[in-house]
Amino acid sequence: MSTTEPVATDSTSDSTAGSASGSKKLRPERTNATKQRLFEASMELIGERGAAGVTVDEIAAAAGVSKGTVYYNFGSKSDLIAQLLRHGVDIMLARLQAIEGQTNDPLESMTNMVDQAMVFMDKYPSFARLWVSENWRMPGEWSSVFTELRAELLAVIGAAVERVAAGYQVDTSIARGSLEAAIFGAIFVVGLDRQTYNPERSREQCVAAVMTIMHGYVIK
Amino acid sequence: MSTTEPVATDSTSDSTAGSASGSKKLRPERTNATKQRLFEASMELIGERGAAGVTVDEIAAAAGVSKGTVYYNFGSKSDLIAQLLRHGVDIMLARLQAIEGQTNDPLESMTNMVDQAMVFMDKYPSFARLWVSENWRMPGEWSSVFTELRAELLAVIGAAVERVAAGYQVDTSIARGSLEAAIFGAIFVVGLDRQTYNPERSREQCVAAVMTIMHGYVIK
DNA sequence: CTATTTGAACTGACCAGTCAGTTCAGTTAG
DNA sequence: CTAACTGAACTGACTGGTCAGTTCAAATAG
Repeated sequence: MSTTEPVATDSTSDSTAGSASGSKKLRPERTNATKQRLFEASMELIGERGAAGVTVDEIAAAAGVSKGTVYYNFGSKSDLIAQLLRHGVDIMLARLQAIEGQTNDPLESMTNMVDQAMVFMDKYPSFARLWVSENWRMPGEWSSVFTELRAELLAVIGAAVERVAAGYQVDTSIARGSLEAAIFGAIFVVGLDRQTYNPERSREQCVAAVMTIMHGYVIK
Repeated sequence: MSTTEPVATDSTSDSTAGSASGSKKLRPERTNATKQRLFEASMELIGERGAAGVTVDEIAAAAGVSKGTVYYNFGSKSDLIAQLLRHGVDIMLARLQAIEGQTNDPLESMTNMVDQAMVFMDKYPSFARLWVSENWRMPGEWSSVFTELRAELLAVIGAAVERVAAGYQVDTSIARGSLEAAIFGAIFVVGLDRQTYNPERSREQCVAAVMTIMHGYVIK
Protein backbone atom coordinates (compact mmCIF):
# COMPACT_ATOMS: atom_id res chain seq x y z
CA MET A 1 0.00 0.00 0.00
CA SER A 2 2.61 2.44 1.04
CA THR A 3 4.70 1.60 -1.94
CA THR A 4 4.35 5.05 -3.27
CA GLU A 5 7.54 5.92 -5.00
CA PRO A 6 9.71 8.78 -3.91
CA VAL A 7 8.24 10.47 -6.94
CA ALA A 8 11.37 12.42 -7.58
CA THR A 9 9.90 15.67 -6.55
CA ASP A 10 13.51 16.38 -6.76
CA SER A 11 13.11 19.99 -5.82
CA THR A 12 14.66 20.92 -9.11
CA SER A 13 12.07 23.61 -9.18
CA ASP A 14 13.16 26.19 -11.61
CA SER A 15 13.52 29.35 -9.68
CA THR A 16 11.06 31.29 -11.76
CA ALA A 17 13.95 33.63 -12.14
CA GLY A 18 12.75 37.01 -13.01
CA SER A 19 9.56 35.78 -14.53
CA ALA A 20 7.09 38.49 -14.01
CA SER A 21 4.82 36.79 -11.55
CA GLY A 22 1.33 37.94 -12.21
CA SER A 23 -0.76 39.91 -9.85
CA LYS A 24 -1.47 36.67 -8.06
CA LYS A 25 -0.80 36.21 -4.45
CA LEU A 26 2.56 34.74 -3.69
CA ARG A 27 2.25 31.00 -4.09
CA PRO A 28 4.58 28.24 -3.11
CA GLU A 29 7.29 27.37 -5.60
CA ARG A 30 6.11 23.87 -6.15
CA THR A 31 2.64 24.82 -7.21
CA ASN A 32 3.80 27.30 -9.80
CA ALA A 33 6.26 24.81 -11.20
CA THR A 34 3.52 22.21 -11.39
CA LYS A 35 1.10 24.57 -13.07
CA GLN A 36 3.79 25.52 -15.54
CA ARG A 37 4.44 21.91 -16.42
CA LEU A 38 0.73 21.26 -16.76
CA PHE A 39 0.44 24.24 -19.09
CA GLU A 40 3.25 22.99 -21.25
CA ALA A 41 1.99 19.43 -21.38
CA SER A 42 -1.59 20.34 -22.13
CA MET A 43 -0.67 22.97 -24.70
CA GLU A 44 1.25 20.33 -26.59
CA LEU A 45 -1.38 17.61 -26.42
CA ILE A 46 -4.44 19.77 -26.93
CA GLY A 47 -2.80 21.61 -29.80
CA GLU A 48 -2.28 18.31 -31.54
CA ARG A 49 -5.49 16.48 -30.87
CA GLY A 50 -8.00 19.05 -29.73
CA ALA A 51 -9.49 19.76 -26.33
CA ALA A 52 -12.02 16.97 -26.49
CA GLY A 53 -9.50 14.49 -27.86
CA VAL A 54 -7.16 14.61 -24.90
CA THR A 55 -7.84 13.03 -21.53
CA VAL A 56 -6.93 14.48 -18.18
CA ASP A 57 -4.98 11.30 -17.48
CA GLU A 58 -2.81 11.90 -20.52
CA ILE A 59 -2.14 15.48 -19.54
CA ALA A 60 -1.20 14.43 -16.04
CA ALA A 61 1.09 11.71 -17.32
CA ALA A 62 2.78 14.04 -19.80
CA ALA A 63 3.38 16.55 -17.04
CA GLY A 64 4.78 13.82 -14.79
CA VAL A 65 2.05 14.41 -12.27
CA SER A 66 -0.93 12.47 -11.02
CA LYS A 67 -4.46 13.08 -12.10
CA GLY A 68 -5.39 14.33 -8.66
CA THR A 69 -2.83 17.09 -8.96
CA VAL A 70 -4.57 18.41 -12.03
CA TYR A 71 -7.77 18.68 -10.04
CA TYR A 72 -5.91 20.16 -7.10
CA ASN A 73 -4.45 22.94 -9.24
CA PHE A 74 -7.42 23.44 -11.54
CA GLY A 75 -11.02 22.86 -10.73
CA SER A 76 -11.84 21.00 -13.91
CA LYS A 77 -10.59 20.15 -17.35
CA SER A 78 -12.56 23.08 -18.69
CA ASP A 79 -10.94 25.39 -16.17
CA LEU A 80 -7.48 24.18 -17.13
CA ILE A 81 -8.14 25.00 -20.76
CA ALA A 82 -9.57 28.42 -19.97
CA GLN A 83 -6.46 29.27 -17.97
CA LEU A 84 -4.30 27.82 -20.71
CA LEU A 85 -5.85 30.17 -23.25
CA ARG A 86 -5.35 33.13 -20.95
CA HIS A 87 -1.75 32.07 -20.34
CA GLY A 88 -0.95 31.91 -24.05
CA VAL A 89 -2.60 35.21 -24.85
CA ASP A 90 -0.72 36.89 -22.01
CA ILE A 91 2.57 35.77 -23.52
CA MET A 92 1.59 36.88 -26.99
CA LEU A 93 0.32 40.24 -25.75
CA ALA A 94 3.53 40.89 -23.85
CA ARG A 95 5.56 40.22 -26.98
CA LEU A 96 3.43 42.44 -29.18
CA GLN A 97 3.32 45.29 -26.70
CA ALA A 98 7.08 45.21 -26.44
CA ILE A 99 7.14 46.26 -30.10
CA GLU A 100 4.99 49.35 -29.66
CA GLY A 101 7.08 52.47 -29.82
CA GLN A 102 10.23 50.64 -30.87
CA THR A 103 10.16 52.51 -34.16
CA ASN A 104 8.71 55.75 -35.37
CA ASP A 105 7.55 54.33 -38.65
CA PRO A 106 4.08 52.80 -38.14
CA LEU A 107 4.46 50.46 -41.11
CA GLU A 108 7.77 49.16 -39.84
CA SER A 109 6.23 48.71 -36.43
CA MET A 110 3.42 46.72 -38.00
CA THR A 111 5.90 44.54 -39.85
CA ASN A 112 7.73 43.87 -36.63
CA MET A 113 4.51 42.89 -34.92
CA VAL A 114 3.54 40.45 -37.63
CA ASP A 115 7.06 39.04 -37.48
CA GLN A 116 6.85 38.72 -33.73
CA ALA A 117 3.53 36.93 -34.07
CA MET A 118 5.24 34.44 -36.38
CA VAL A 119 8.06 33.98 -33.88
CA PHE A 120 5.50 33.36 -31.20
CA MET A 121 3.86 30.72 -33.35
CA ASP A 122 7.24 29.08 -33.88
CA LYS A 123 7.80 28.90 -30.16
CA TYR A 124 4.29 27.82 -29.19
CA PRO A 125 3.17 25.92 -32.27
CA SER A 126 0.20 24.44 -30.48
CA PHE A 127 -1.36 27.62 -29.24
CA ALA A 128 -2.65 28.78 -32.59
CA ARG A 129 -4.08 25.33 -33.23
CA LEU A 130 -5.94 25.42 -29.95
CA TRP A 131 -7.13 28.93 -30.73
CA VAL A 132 -8.53 28.23 -34.17
CA SER A 133 -10.04 24.92 -33.23
CA GLU A 134 -12.00 26.18 -30.25
CA ASN A 135 -12.76 29.74 -31.21
CA TRP A 136 -15.95 30.39 -33.23
CA ARG A 137 -17.90 27.66 -31.47
CA MET A 138 -21.24 29.12 -30.53
CA PRO A 139 -22.25 28.75 -27.85
CA GLY A 140 -19.00 27.18 -26.79
CA GLU A 141 -17.66 26.20 -23.43
CA TRP A 142 -15.21 29.10 -23.48
CA SER A 143 -17.23 31.71 -25.37
CA SER A 144 -16.76 34.35 -22.72
CA VAL A 145 -13.06 33.64 -22.40
CA PHE A 146 -12.60 33.95 -26.13
CA THR A 147 -14.62 37.14 -26.32
CA GLU A 148 -12.39 38.74 -23.73
CA LEU A 149 -9.07 37.50 -25.10
CA ARG A 150 -10.03 38.28 -28.66
CA ALA A 151 -10.80 41.86 -27.68
CA GLU A 152 -7.42 42.22 -26.01
CA LEU A 153 -5.55 40.96 -29.04
CA LEU A 154 -7.59 43.02 -31.48
CA ALA A 155 -6.96 46.10 -29.37
CA VAL A 156 -3.22 45.77 -29.93
CA ILE A 157 -3.60 45.18 -33.66
CA GLY A 158 -6.16 47.94 -33.83
CA ALA A 159 -3.78 50.41 -32.20
CA ALA A 160 -1.08 49.53 -34.69
CA VAL A 161 -3.49 50.00 -37.59
CA GLU A 162 -4.57 53.30 -36.06
CA ARG A 163 -0.97 54.51 -36.05
CA VAL A 164 -0.63 53.58 -39.70
CA ALA A 165 -3.85 55.43 -40.49
CA ALA A 166 -2.50 58.48 -38.66
CA GLY A 167 0.87 58.44 -40.40
CA TYR A 168 -0.16 57.56 -43.94
CA GLN A 169 -3.00 58.23 -46.29
CA VAL A 170 -5.20 55.16 -46.15
CA ASP A 171 -8.25 53.79 -47.91
CA THR A 172 -10.99 55.06 -45.62
CA SER A 173 -13.62 53.00 -47.38
CA ILE A 174 -12.26 49.90 -45.65
CA ALA A 175 -13.96 49.12 -42.34
CA ARG A 176 -11.45 48.99 -39.53
CA GLY A 177 -12.92 45.97 -37.78
CA SER A 178 -13.00 43.79 -40.87
CA LEU A 179 -9.48 44.83 -41.72
CA GLU A 180 -8.21 43.79 -38.31
CA ALA A 181 -9.96 40.46 -38.62
CA ALA A 182 -8.37 39.95 -42.03
CA ILE A 183 -4.90 40.65 -40.64
CA PHE A 184 -5.50 38.39 -37.70
CA GLY A 185 -6.78 35.61 -39.92
CA ALA A 186 -3.96 35.92 -42.40
CA ILE A 187 -1.37 35.74 -39.62
CA PHE A 188 -2.85 32.64 -38.06
CA VAL A 189 -3.54 30.74 -41.23
CA VAL A 190 -0.26 31.60 -42.93
CA GLY A 191 1.57 30.62 -39.75
CA LEU A 192 -0.34 27.39 -39.31
CA ASP A 193 0.07 26.46 -42.95
CA ARG A 194 3.78 26.99 -42.65
CA GLN A 195 3.99 24.76 -39.60
CA THR A 196 1.78 22.04 -40.94
CA TYR A 197 2.13 21.86 -44.69
CA ASN A 198 4.98 24.12 -45.80
CA PRO A 199 7.80 24.21 -43.27
CA GLU A 200 10.19 25.27 -46.01
CA ARG A 201 8.62 28.70 -46.24
CA SER A 202 10.73 31.37 -44.56
CA ARG A 203 9.37 33.62 -41.88
CA GLU A 204 10.10 36.77 -43.90
CA GLN A 205 8.19 35.34 -46.79
CA CYS A 206 5.16 34.77 -44.58
CA VAL A 207 5.41 38.19 -42.99
CA ALA A 208 5.62 39.80 -46.43
CA ALA A 209 2.49 37.99 -47.57
CA VAL A 210 0.53 39.16 -44.55
CA MET A 211 1.86 42.71 -44.90
CA THR A 212 0.39 42.82 -48.38
CA ILE A 213 -2.86 43.68 -46.61
CA MET A 214 -1.31 46.82 -45.12
CA HIS A 215 0.22 47.79 -48.44
CA GLY A 216 -3.23 47.60 -49.95
CA TYR A 217 -4.65 49.69 -47.14
CA VAL A 218 -2.17 52.51 -47.63
CA ILE A 219 -2.82 54.72 -50.66
CA LYS A 220 0.29 55.01 -52.78
CA MET B 1 -17.69 -9.53 -40.66
CA SER B 2 -20.69 -7.62 -41.81
CA THR B 3 -23.52 -9.58 -43.29
CA THR B 4 -24.63 -6.92 -45.70
CA GLU B 5 -21.85 -5.16 -47.50
CA PRO B 6 -22.16 -1.44 -47.00
CA VAL B 7 -22.42 0.36 -50.27
CA ALA B 8 -18.99 1.56 -51.12
CA THR B 9 -19.67 5.09 -52.20
CA ASP B 10 -16.02 5.27 -53.06
CA SER B 11 -14.75 8.55 -54.37
CA THR B 12 -17.49 9.61 -56.67
CA SER B 13 -20.44 10.63 -54.64
CA ASP B 14 -23.23 12.26 -56.48
CA SER B 15 -23.62 15.34 -54.38
CA THR B 16 -26.34 17.12 -56.21
CA ALA B 17 -29.76 15.92 -55.22
CA GLY B 18 -32.64 15.96 -57.58
CA SER B 19 -31.05 15.04 -60.84
CA ALA B 20 -31.57 11.41 -61.62
CA SER B 21 -29.22 11.68 -64.55
CA GLY B 22 -26.94 8.78 -65.23
CA SER B 23 -25.72 7.41 -61.97
CA LYS B 24 -23.61 4.49 -63.03
CA LYS B 25 -24.84 2.13 -60.39
CA LEU B 26 -28.51 2.01 -59.73
CA ARG B 27 -29.02 3.69 -56.41
CA PRO B 28 -32.49 4.21 -55.08
CA GLU B 29 -33.63 7.72 -54.29
CA ARG B 30 -33.93 6.77 -50.68
CA THR B 31 -30.24 6.24 -50.17
CA ASN B 32 -29.25 9.57 -51.61
CA ALA B 33 -31.95 11.32 -49.66
CA THR B 34 -30.82 9.64 -46.48
CA LYS B 35 -27.20 10.53 -47.08
CA GLN B 36 -28.21 14.09 -47.80
CA ARG B 37 -30.08 14.36 -44.53
CA LEU B 38 -27.19 12.84 -42.67
CA PHE B 39 -24.84 15.36 -44.27
CA GLU B 40 -27.05 18.24 -43.27
CA ALA B 41 -27.59 17.05 -39.73
CA SER B 42 -23.96 16.26 -39.04
CA MET B 43 -22.71 19.47 -40.67
CA GLU B 44 -24.89 21.42 -38.30
CA LEU B 45 -24.01 19.52 -35.15
CA ILE B 46 -20.31 19.06 -35.83
CA GLY B 47 -19.91 22.66 -36.87
CA GLU B 48 -21.27 23.74 -33.53
CA ARG B 49 -19.66 21.34 -31.15
CA GLY B 50 -16.76 19.76 -32.96
CA ALA B 51 -16.32 16.29 -34.39
CA ALA B 52 -15.45 14.70 -31.08
CA GLY B 53 -18.23 16.50 -29.25
CA VAL B 54 -21.06 14.94 -31.21
CA THR B 55 -22.27 11.36 -30.91
CA VAL B 56 -23.46 9.14 -33.70
CA ASP B 57 -26.76 8.72 -31.88
CA GLU B 58 -27.30 12.47 -31.94
CA ILE B 59 -26.54 12.70 -35.63
CA ALA B 60 -28.92 9.87 -36.40
CA ALA B 61 -31.67 11.43 -34.31
CA ALA B 62 -31.17 14.86 -35.90
CA ALA B 63 -31.42 13.30 -39.35
CA GLY B 64 -34.56 11.41 -38.32
CA VAL B 65 -32.85 8.13 -38.99
CA SER B 66 -31.73 5.20 -36.90
CA LYS B 67 -28.20 4.58 -35.79
CA GLY B 68 -28.03 1.44 -37.86
CA THR B 69 -28.69 3.48 -40.97
CA VAL B 70 -25.65 5.61 -40.29
CA TYR B 71 -23.50 2.52 -40.21
CA TYR B 72 -25.20 1.11 -43.24
CA ASN B 73 -24.51 4.23 -45.31
CA PHE B 74 -21.11 5.03 -43.84
CA GLY B 75 -18.71 2.55 -42.40
CA SER B 76 -17.84 4.64 -39.38
CA LYS B 77 -18.15 8.04 -37.78
CA SER B 78 -14.74 8.90 -39.14
CA ASP B 79 -15.81 7.94 -42.63
CA LEU B 80 -18.94 10.05 -42.36
CA ILE B 81 -16.87 13.10 -41.48
CA ALA B 82 -14.38 12.51 -44.27
CA GLN B 83 -17.21 12.33 -46.79
CA LEU B 84 -18.80 15.38 -45.20
CA LEU B 85 -15.64 17.39 -45.80
CA ARG B 86 -15.48 16.23 -49.39
CA HIS B 87 -19.15 17.09 -49.86
CA GLY B 88 -18.69 20.65 -48.58
CA VAL B 89 -15.60 21.28 -50.66
CA ASP B 90 -17.33 19.99 -53.77
CA ILE B 91 -20.09 22.54 -53.30
CA MET B 92 -17.65 25.36 -52.67
CA LEU B 93 -15.50 24.40 -55.64
CA ALA B 94 -18.51 24.31 -57.94
CA ARG B 95 -19.48 27.81 -56.86
CA LEU B 96 -16.00 29.21 -57.30
CA GLN B 97 -15.44 27.59 -60.66
CA ALA B 98 -18.70 29.04 -61.90
CA ILE B 99 -17.09 32.47 -61.48
CA GLU B 100 -14.06 31.75 -63.64
CA GLY B 101 -14.42 33.47 -67.00
CA GLN B 102 -17.51 35.39 -66.02
CA THR B 103 -15.55 38.61 -66.41
CA ASN B 104 -12.51 39.69 -68.34
CA ASP B 105 -11.08 41.73 -65.50
CA PRO B 106 -9.04 39.41 -63.25
CA LEU B 107 -9.44 41.69 -60.23
CA GLU B 108 -13.18 41.82 -60.62
CA SER B 109 -13.21 38.06 -60.99
CA MET B 110 -11.23 37.78 -57.77
CA THR B 111 -13.68 40.06 -55.99
CA ASN B 112 -16.56 37.93 -57.17
CA MET B 113 -14.84 34.81 -55.92
CA VAL B 114 -14.26 36.24 -52.48
CA ASP B 115 -17.86 37.39 -52.44
CA GLN B 116 -19.04 33.96 -53.48
CA ALA B 117 -16.96 32.41 -50.70
CA MET B 118 -18.76 34.69 -48.25
CA VAL B 119 -22.12 33.69 -49.68
CA PHE B 120 -21.12 30.05 -49.28
CA MET B 121 -20.25 30.67 -45.66
CA ASP B 122 -23.62 32.31 -45.15
CA LYS B 123 -25.38 29.29 -46.54
CA TYR B 124 -23.24 26.65 -44.81
CA PRO B 125 -22.15 28.43 -41.66
CA SER B 126 -20.95 25.22 -40.07
CA PHE B 127 -18.63 24.11 -42.81
CA ALA B 128 -15.94 26.70 -42.16
CA ARG B 129 -16.08 25.92 -38.45
CA LEU B 130 -15.55 22.25 -39.14
CA TRP B 131 -12.74 23.11 -41.53
CA VAL B 132 -10.76 25.34 -39.22
CA SER B 133 -11.28 23.18 -36.18
CA GLU B 134 -10.06 19.98 -37.76
CA ASN B 135 -7.51 21.21 -40.26
CA TRP B 136 -3.90 21.70 -39.07
CA ARG B 137 -4.08 18.70 -36.77
CA MET B 138 -0.93 16.69 -37.30
CA PRO B 139 -1.12 13.82 -37.59
CA GLY B 140 -4.86 14.01 -37.62
CA GLU B 141 -7.52 11.48 -38.43
CA TRP B 142 -8.25 13.22 -41.72
CA SER B 143 -4.80 14.50 -42.66
CA SER B 144 -4.85 12.95 -46.09
CA VAL B 145 -8.36 14.17 -46.80
CA PHE B 146 -7.41 17.70 -45.84
CA THR B 147 -4.24 17.62 -47.87
CA GLU B 148 -6.21 16.69 -50.95
CA LEU B 149 -9.09 19.10 -50.45
CA ARG B 150 -6.78 21.94 -49.50
CA ALA B 151 -4.86 21.46 -52.73
CA GLU B 152 -8.07 21.59 -54.76
CA LEU B 153 -9.22 24.82 -53.14
CA LEU B 154 -5.81 26.45 -53.39
CA ALA B 155 -5.64 25.51 -57.05
CA VAL B 156 -8.73 27.60 -57.77
CA ILE B 157 -7.48 30.55 -55.75
CA GLY B 158 -4.04 30.14 -57.28
CA ALA B 159 -5.46 30.25 -60.79
CA ALA B 160 -7.30 33.45 -59.99
CA VAL B 161 -4.15 35.01 -58.56
CA GLU B 162 -2.28 33.87 -61.64
CA ARG B 163 -4.74 35.69 -63.86
CA VAL B 164 -4.25 38.86 -61.83
CA ALA B 165 -0.48 38.49 -62.11
CA ALA B 166 -0.86 38.10 -65.87
CA GLY B 167 -3.11 41.12 -66.29
CA TYR B 168 -1.51 43.57 -63.89
CA GLN B 169 1.94 44.51 -62.70
CA VAL B 170 2.37 42.78 -59.36
CA ASP B 171 4.85 42.68 -56.53
CA THR B 172 6.98 39.73 -57.60
CA SER B 173 8.82 39.66 -54.28
CA ILE B 174 5.74 38.13 -52.68
CA ALA B 175 5.74 34.33 -52.68
CA ARG B 176 2.68 32.97 -54.40
CA GLY B 177 2.01 30.17 -51.91
CA SER B 178 2.10 32.40 -48.87
CA LEU B 179 -0.12 34.91 -50.59
CA GLU B 180 -2.73 32.29 -51.35
CA ALA B 181 -2.65 31.12 -47.76
CA ALA B 182 -3.12 34.69 -46.59
CA ILE B 183 -6.15 35.16 -48.83
CA PHE B 184 -7.59 31.86 -47.74
CA GLY B 185 -7.05 32.68 -44.08
CA ALA B 186 -8.47 36.15 -44.37
CA ILE B 187 -11.60 34.85 -46.05
CA PHE B 188 -12.26 32.19 -43.45
CA VAL B 189 -11.50 34.28 -40.40
CA VAL B 190 -13.32 37.39 -41.59
CA GLY B 191 -16.29 35.24 -42.49
CA LEU B 192 -16.30 33.34 -39.21
CA ASP B 193 -15.86 36.51 -37.21
CA ARG B 194 -18.81 38.02 -38.97
CA GLN B 195 -20.99 35.02 -38.23
CA THR B 196 -19.92 34.64 -34.65
CA TYR B 197 -19.08 38.03 -33.24
CA ASN B 198 -20.10 40.72 -35.72
CA PRO B 199 -23.22 39.77 -37.63
CA GLU B 200 -23.86 43.46 -38.31
CA ARG B 201 -20.95 43.67 -40.74
CA SER B 202 -22.07 43.68 -44.36
CA ARG B 203 -20.79 41.19 -46.86
CA GLU B 204 -19.34 43.92 -49.10
CA GLN B 205 -17.43 45.29 -46.17
CA CYS B 206 -15.88 41.90 -45.51
CA VAL B 207 -15.08 41.31 -49.16
CA ALA B 208 -13.43 44.73 -49.37
CA ALA B 209 -11.24 43.97 -46.35
CA VAL B 210 -10.08 40.69 -47.86
CA MET B 211 -9.48 42.29 -51.24
CA THR B 212 -7.08 44.71 -49.59
CA ILE B 213 -4.58 41.88 -49.95
CA MET B 214 -4.93 41.92 -53.72
CA HIS B 215 -4.71 45.69 -53.87
CA GLY B 216 -1.43 45.46 -52.00
CA TYR B 217 -0.22 42.78 -54.41
CA VAL B 218 -0.88 44.87 -57.48
CA ILE B 219 1.59 47.67 -58.09
CA LYS B 220 -0.23 50.91 -58.56
C1' DC C 1 -37.17 -10.47 -54.61
C1' DT C 2 -33.62 -7.37 -53.06
C1' DA C 3 -31.90 -3.24 -51.17
C1' DT C 4 -32.56 -0.40 -47.50
C1' DT C 5 -34.02 0.87 -42.99
C1' DT C 6 -35.37 0.11 -38.25
C1' DG C 7 -34.76 -0.29 -33.29
C1' DA C 8 -33.07 -2.17 -29.59
C1' DA C 9 -29.89 -4.80 -27.05
C1' DC C 10 -25.10 -5.48 -26.12
C1' DT C 11 -19.99 -5.00 -25.58
C1' DG C 12 -15.91 -3.20 -24.37
C1' DA C 13 -13.39 0.68 -23.90
C1' DC C 14 -12.76 5.06 -22.16
C1' DC C 15 -13.10 8.98 -19.12
C1' DA C 16 -14.17 13.14 -15.88
C1' DG C 17 -14.27 13.81 -11.42
C1' DT C 18 -13.81 12.13 -6.35
C1' DC C 19 -11.69 11.00 -2.10
C1' DA C 20 -9.24 8.66 1.55
C1' DG C 21 -4.71 8.28 2.25
C1' DT C 22 0.55 9.62 1.69
C1' DT C 23 4.57 12.65 1.50
C1' DC C 24 7.52 16.09 3.10
C1' DA C 25 9.34 20.79 3.99
C1' DG C 26 8.89 23.42 7.35
C1' DT C 27 7.52 24.91 12.35
C1' DT C 28 7.03 24.50 17.05
C1' DA C 29 8.04 22.34 21.64
C1' DG C 30 11.00 20.06 24.76
C1' DC D 1 19.49 18.78 18.58
C1' DT D 2 15.25 16.17 17.80
C1' DA D 3 10.71 14.62 18.18
C1' DA D 4 6.07 15.77 17.36
C1' DC D 5 3.12 18.20 14.56
C1' DT D 6 1.03 20.79 10.56
C1' DG D 7 -0.89 21.43 6.26
C1' DA D 8 -0.23 22.24 1.46
C1' DA D 9 0.79 19.37 -2.36
C1' DC D 10 0.21 15.19 -4.29
C1' DT D 11 -1.39 10.32 -5.24
C1' DG D 12 -4.02 6.69 -7.72
C1' DA D 13 -7.70 3.44 -7.22
C1' DC D 14 -12.42 3.83 -7.76
C1' DT D 15 -17.17 5.38 -9.36
C1' DG D 16 -20.78 6.32 -12.28
C1' DG D 17 -21.54 7.34 -16.65
C1' DT D 18 -20.93 7.77 -21.80
C1' DC D 19 -20.16 6.30 -26.32
C1' DA D 20 -18.52 4.01 -30.79
C1' DG D 21 -19.30 0.25 -32.97
C1' DT D 22 -21.76 -4.50 -33.61
C1' DT D 23 -25.43 -7.50 -34.42
C1' DC D 24 -29.77 -9.08 -35.98
C1' DA D 25 -34.51 -10.11 -36.73
C1' DA D 26 -38.24 -7.80 -38.53
C1' DA D 27 -40.36 -4.09 -41.35
C1' DT D 28 -40.61 -1.40 -45.57
C1' DA D 29 -39.78 0.38 -50.12
C1' DG D 30 -38.53 -0.07 -55.20
